[in-house]
Amino acid sequence: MAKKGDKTRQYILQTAAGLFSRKGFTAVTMNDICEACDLSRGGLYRHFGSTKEIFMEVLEKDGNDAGDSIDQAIALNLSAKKLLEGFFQLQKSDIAHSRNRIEAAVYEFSVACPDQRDYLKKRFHSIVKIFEKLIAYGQERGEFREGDPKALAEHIVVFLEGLKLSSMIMDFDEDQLSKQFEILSGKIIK
Amino acid sequence: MAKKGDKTRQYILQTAAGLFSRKGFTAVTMNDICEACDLSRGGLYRHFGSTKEIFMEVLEKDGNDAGDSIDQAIALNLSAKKLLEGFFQLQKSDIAHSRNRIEAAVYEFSVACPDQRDYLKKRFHSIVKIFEKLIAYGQERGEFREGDPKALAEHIVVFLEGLKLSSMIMDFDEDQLSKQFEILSGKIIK
Amino acid sequence: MAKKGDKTRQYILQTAAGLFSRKGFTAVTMNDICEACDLSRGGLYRHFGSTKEIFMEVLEKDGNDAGDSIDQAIALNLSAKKLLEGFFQLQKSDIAHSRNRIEAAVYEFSVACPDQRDYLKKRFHSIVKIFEKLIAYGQERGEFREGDPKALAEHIVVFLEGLKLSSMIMDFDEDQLSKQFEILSGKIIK
Amino acid sequence: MAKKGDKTRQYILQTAAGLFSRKGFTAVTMNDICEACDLSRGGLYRHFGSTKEIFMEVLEKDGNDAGDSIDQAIALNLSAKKLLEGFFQLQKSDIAHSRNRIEAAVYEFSVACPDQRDYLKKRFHSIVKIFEKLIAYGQERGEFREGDPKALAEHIVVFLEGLKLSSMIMDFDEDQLSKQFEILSGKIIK
DNA sequence: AATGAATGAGCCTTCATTCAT
DNA sequence: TATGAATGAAGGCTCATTCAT
Repeated sequence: MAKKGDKTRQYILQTAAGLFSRKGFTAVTMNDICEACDLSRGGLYRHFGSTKEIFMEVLEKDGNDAGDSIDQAIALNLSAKKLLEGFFQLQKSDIAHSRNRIEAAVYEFSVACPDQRDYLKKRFHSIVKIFEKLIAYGQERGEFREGDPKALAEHIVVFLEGLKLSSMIMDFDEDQLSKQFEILSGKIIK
Repeated sequence: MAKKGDKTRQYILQTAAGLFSRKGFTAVTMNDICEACDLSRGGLYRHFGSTKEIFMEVLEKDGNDAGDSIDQAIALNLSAKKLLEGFFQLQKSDIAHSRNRIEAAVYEFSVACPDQRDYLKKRFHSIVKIFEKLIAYGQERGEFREGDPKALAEHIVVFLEGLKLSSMIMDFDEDQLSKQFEILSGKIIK
Repeated sequence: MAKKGDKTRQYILQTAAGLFSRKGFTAVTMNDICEACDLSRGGLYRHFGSTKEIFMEVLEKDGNDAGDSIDQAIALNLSAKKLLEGFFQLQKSDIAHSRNRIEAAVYEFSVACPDQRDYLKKRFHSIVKIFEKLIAYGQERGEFREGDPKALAEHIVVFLEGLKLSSMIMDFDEDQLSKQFEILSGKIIK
Repeated sequence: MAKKGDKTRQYILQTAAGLFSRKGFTAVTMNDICEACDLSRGGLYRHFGSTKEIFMEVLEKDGNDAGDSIDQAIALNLSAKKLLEGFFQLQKSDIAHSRNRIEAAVYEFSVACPDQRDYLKKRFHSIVKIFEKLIAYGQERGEFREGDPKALAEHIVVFLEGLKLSSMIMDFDEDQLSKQFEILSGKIIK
């Protein structure tokens, strides 16, 4: 039985996620979130004590989405190549349409709340782990080039991070993005 | 003929650069800079009107350093491979020692001051241009693999951006960094 | 016939009394009382509308305890000297063990709610009255020195007030307290 | 050379002292002080960071006044009796005219800022010390009754504390106050 | 050029209080 | 009766910015 407070909570998280994506971490104030949610100050504080708290829950929610699909695909013995290409396609689309732009906020957050860096580190690791698994799987199937799976996974994650952030400034067009993903794929897929 | 005001100005820029690297853009206040420079509010305002102004000059200074050396190297007909590897070595060292960490601040700045995004775009372009020139030069000399020089240059810049930012969270060790640069080099150098 | 609401009411008063003793009047919020009583906001407001209301009831309860015993003692023709010394003994014990420290809160309350000063005045008077009766009784029995009973009663009350308050800062030891009560007794008991 | 800031500082302390006397410690906000001083928030914060800070400086100033005169009087071999009676006269006047009513605030402060209790303890001790010296002096001159000077000094201080606080509620008239001081004197002066 | 006093706006946070359930 | 969500006001604090000196 979902109570009313729970709905408000989810609504706040969702609305705040949008704000963080657009304005980064530091620039978003509790006030901004109040207004965006059409909630009074006290009402917001009923649920969250700080932007830091909200941001961390947003990250949490955000992180829980990926990963599972890879496991499923491996279980179904699907093509690693198609899997990776499909994922890149999604990323390309996100970047081209300025979706999921919370990455920059993460770096701000890491500077603003150094005490939470361990959490971010863990988050980074878990994302790398997912790619590592995929790459090992692709190498087993003979679809991917040889190479240290962990290093390659890190390479992908680091590059995507860079691409997401650069795109905040650069407005890459479809063609540019495609070329970038081609170069990246070239290092992995045979 | 350097006046006293100019010396103060340079001192402010240098001190502020350190602050931005450590605390990001938004978190640095005029007050912080005053204290770090041991200057009164009025004294600082005589030279700069806002953190935005200071940040942009810091970027300006930062950007003017590279580029020239490439031109010189090309003029001297030096090895493109050695040049690129030397540059990567420098970057690796910077990252390993947490130097020049102003990248995250740049993204904050791009969100905080959207009116200056054109400037950042130009800055990005000019950095890409430098690598483009180097890659074309390396391809001419037969040291580098074939491929669209602009896309490859962008790839390098984007990846470096990602690596600098990720390293804020991840504390990569020497070995990890070396592997990453190897993978990157693999697509460029024969 | 005690209803359930009455029990809650008494529990709130008792818990709040402890809070006021420890934190003073102003610093105690309805929230504090809610938490201390493990009650929701709405639940508390059903019983009391403000800390002021609660505080006044606490005072009321606190004041109703003394007095009666004096009347009884006089009726039984007991020794006034023993009565006074016994009372002082109790006070000394309270002070030494930091019990009943609501005095400071009373002064805060008198400033915070000037409209209730009449009530406090009446309370003070009624306490004085008790001592006045005791002193007159002791003088009649020839156990106490001569002197204006009202002034002597006020002296006792004022001094005790001072001692309770000073002890909040001073941590008097048993010996110090004994000496103080001796000096006080010296002016009353023969 | 007294700068402008210094004058403001003194003005704030003086104005705040009045507020604390009238409203106690907790009830006085930085806002109140701003308004009373006709100063902006930022302007006040330029000089003091909290009401706690201001209150402590007020106490400091307040405490520095007494004491010296006693030493001088002793040096001049004046009458201890006259000295004490003169002091009591002053206190009586202060109380009758509701002057120097910062005592209640002190107890609030001791509850609100337990970390500063040591300071208050020291303050109490130093006041006791002054009376101790005076009493010993009076006993030497044969003007005062025998008795432990320290205990008698504490008795005076404790009683005065009680009288000042009680008078906040009771509005003692001249006659009542005189009687109280007579009783107190009776324990000390022959 | 430089100082530091002062302003006013804005954010953070907490509280008393109300209200639908 | 009791719960807990929500409001709005108020206080604490900091900041960019201006200004007299």
